[in-house]
This record gives sequence, C-alpha cells and structure tokens, in this order.
Amino acid sequence: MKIEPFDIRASSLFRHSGFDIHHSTAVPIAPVFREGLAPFRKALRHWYRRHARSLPWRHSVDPYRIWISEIMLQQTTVTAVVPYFERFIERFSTVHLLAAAPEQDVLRLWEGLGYYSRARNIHRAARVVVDRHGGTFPESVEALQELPGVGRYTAGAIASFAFDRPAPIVEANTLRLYCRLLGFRGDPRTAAGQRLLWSFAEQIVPHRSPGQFNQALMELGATRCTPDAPDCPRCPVRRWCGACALNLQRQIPQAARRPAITEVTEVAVAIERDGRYLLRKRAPGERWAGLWDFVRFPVDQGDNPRRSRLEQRVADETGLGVDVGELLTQLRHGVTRYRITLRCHIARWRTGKPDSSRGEFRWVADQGLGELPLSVTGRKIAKLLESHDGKASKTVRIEPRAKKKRGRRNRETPPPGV
DNA sequence: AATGCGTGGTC
DNA sequence: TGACCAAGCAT
Repeated sequence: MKIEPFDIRASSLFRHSGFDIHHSTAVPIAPVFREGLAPFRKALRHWYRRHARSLPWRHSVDPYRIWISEIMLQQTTVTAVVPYFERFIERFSTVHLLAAAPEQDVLRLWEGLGYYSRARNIHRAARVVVDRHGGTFPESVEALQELPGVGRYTAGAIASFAFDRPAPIVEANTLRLYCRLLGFRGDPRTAAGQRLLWSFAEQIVPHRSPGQFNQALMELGATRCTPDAPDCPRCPVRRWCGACALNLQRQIPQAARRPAITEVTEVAVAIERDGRYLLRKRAPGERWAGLWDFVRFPVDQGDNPRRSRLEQRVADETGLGVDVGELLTQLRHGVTRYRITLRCHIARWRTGKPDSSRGEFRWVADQGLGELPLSVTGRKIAKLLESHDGKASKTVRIEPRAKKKRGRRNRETPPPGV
C-alpha cells in the first residue's frame, strides 16, 4: 500500500520533530520536503557517484551475492565482513553449491563472525531457493521475506539492489540519516517510530535506479552521517537536514538504553586421550548451536573449585572419569549481555565412554580441529594445543586483553524523551 | 514489546 | 576501562 507524503507530515509523531505546523498550510514541512524530493535525490546521487566505496558485493547485481553480503552485514561491520564474504563466495560460488553442502561446512566458514543462526538460516534458505524456486531468486519483497533470515530490511535491500525494485529500506545507517533529516527527536525504536521511518523510506525511494539510491542513502549514513562525529561540513545534503538546522546532530537519533552486563565464570576442560581431544557439539537452542566446543560448564561466580570438584563436574557432563590437570589458559569473552571468564584446564582421560545421551561427542586429533566449526574460545584453546604438538604438558597463559590508550568519545545522550 | 543472539572496533 | 556501535531477525 502506498502511503502519501501527507501521512508522514501530518503524523502526530512528526510534531516531536522540531518542525511545527506551518501556519499557512497546516502541514509541517521538513527541509527535505520543501522543494520536493528531486533536488535532494539529485545531490545525493551526485555525491554517491563520486564517493561510493568499492566493496566486493558492489561489483555485481547477482542476487546471490547481494543476499550473502546482506546477511553477513546484519549487525556486523564492513571491515569484519569483507574477508568472510570473499572466502564464502570462493567456496560457494552459486546457490546450488551452497544448498548441496553440509551445514557444518557453512558454519566452518562462518566461524568467528557471530550470530550463527544466520549461517544456519542461509543454508536453509539456499535449499528453499533451489527446491521451491528452481534456483532462481524471487524478486518481490514479500517473496524474499519468506526466506529464513530475510526480514523487511534485507528483503528491501535485495529487491532494490539486485532487481531495481523501488523497495524501502531502514537499517542502522538509514535510520540515523532519516531521523536527522526529519529532525525527529522521538524514539525511533518504538513501533510508532518504526512506522514513521518506514513511511519516510517509502516516500524517499525513487522509481528510477532505486537500488543505487538506497545504497547512496546507506553510504552517506556510513561515511558522513556517522553516530558520534557527523561530518556535516562535507555532507552533500546538509541543506535539507533538520538536525543540522537545529544543531541537534548529537541528540538525534535518541540513544538507546543499554542493558547491564552480567559476569559469568566458566571452566573448560581439554580432555586428552592418545593425542585426541574430546569435543562436544553444542545443541540446538543453545548459544553457539551447531559449533563444537571443549567440555565446558559454568561455576559459581568468582569460585575456584578444587580439582576433585571439577572432576565430578566432568563426570556429570560426560560420564567420563578424568584427572584434571593444570590451568592451560584463562580468557575473557564478551557475549551480548554477558561477559564470560573462562578457565581452561588440561585433563587426562582415565575411564569410561562419552555418554551420548548428554550430547554429541567426538575425539578429535589436531588435524581434525581445523576442519570442525569451533566456538571462538574453543578455537583459541585449540590453537594453543596445536602449538604444543599435541602435548598438553606445558602451561601457557594468555593475557585476557591487549591494552591500548585512547581518548574518550563525546556523544551527548539526551534525557529519555517524552 | 521485549529479549536473545556474537564479535571486534572505536574512543 | 568500559560503553557504545555495527547493512537485523526470530520468537
């Protein structure tokens, strides 16, 4: 359904924008609407043609590549994605190859990138494209959104970038840009805020080359209209920016509240038998589902259990009798709203077989460790073990963090909006 | 609507 | 040092 420009301008939310109702027309006008959208669009396009970064997924309009890149880029920086994207495309150059692969191979290429449900969904979606669409990507937003892992934004991105459909997009960059253009001081994360932004996105996307235009919006948000230091002097659409006119760039968009971080302490045990280590595949529904890890369990915060206690825990977790040895390494790992302190011990197998009712276990030699998808901490531990030629006799400590000296940032956070 | 899901970089 | 952020989605 098409929403007319009038809707957004008359929106009650818009009254929070700082642009009050114009006496003569009774319609509030943000600067971007003042002379129609054409001059704004032209200026943005002109800038993009000169300043677009060259990124691997911008070299083609292959929906497969666009799709993979968009999934990888969800909540993930361009810098982090580039090497993963190139490796992924090299290994799985077509949706058919991806669909035919085992899920474990997909996870292996995703290892370290985070949000692993994306990898599992990408694999499922590839099978849907092959099985239900004959290997050809659907072109409409609605059909794209049926694919697992493809939501409203990603569907709009694929539809516009790959098929030149005039689909609206709202993600982190455009959200910030739209809020500032509109001078919108409300909370963009509420349902009402989202309606406003998607409505604006629909109005601003043109019918001529909408894909290029949407990318230009995002590029501006990514490289000029940044969260902490918007480069207004070099902004090509400064004339049309409500936040800039009001000098409210730092207050808009309204900052989100961050949840508290919970400290967690865990113990991992590298159980060795004849040069092989015991790994467990993390179960569906668990964090890092589908990835392999050393035997691992939480202990009381700050507690440092004696060896006999750890051996009891290992028996509970695996059914094995082991001798827990010295501390191999301790590391810290941030996970969403948790920060995990992980103490990894070496242990020797003594008796018993892994109890398959408690999970999927495998004894893996050093070479095998390179092939399986491991959790990030599991990979660090595995590298340590490999560097010892499989002999887990030395104790090595890794400092939890490298240190860097930095200045403070200066983003003003406004009081919670009313 | 609120929560869970990762990791690395920046200041 | 730690808070904040990043081309969101699913439930």
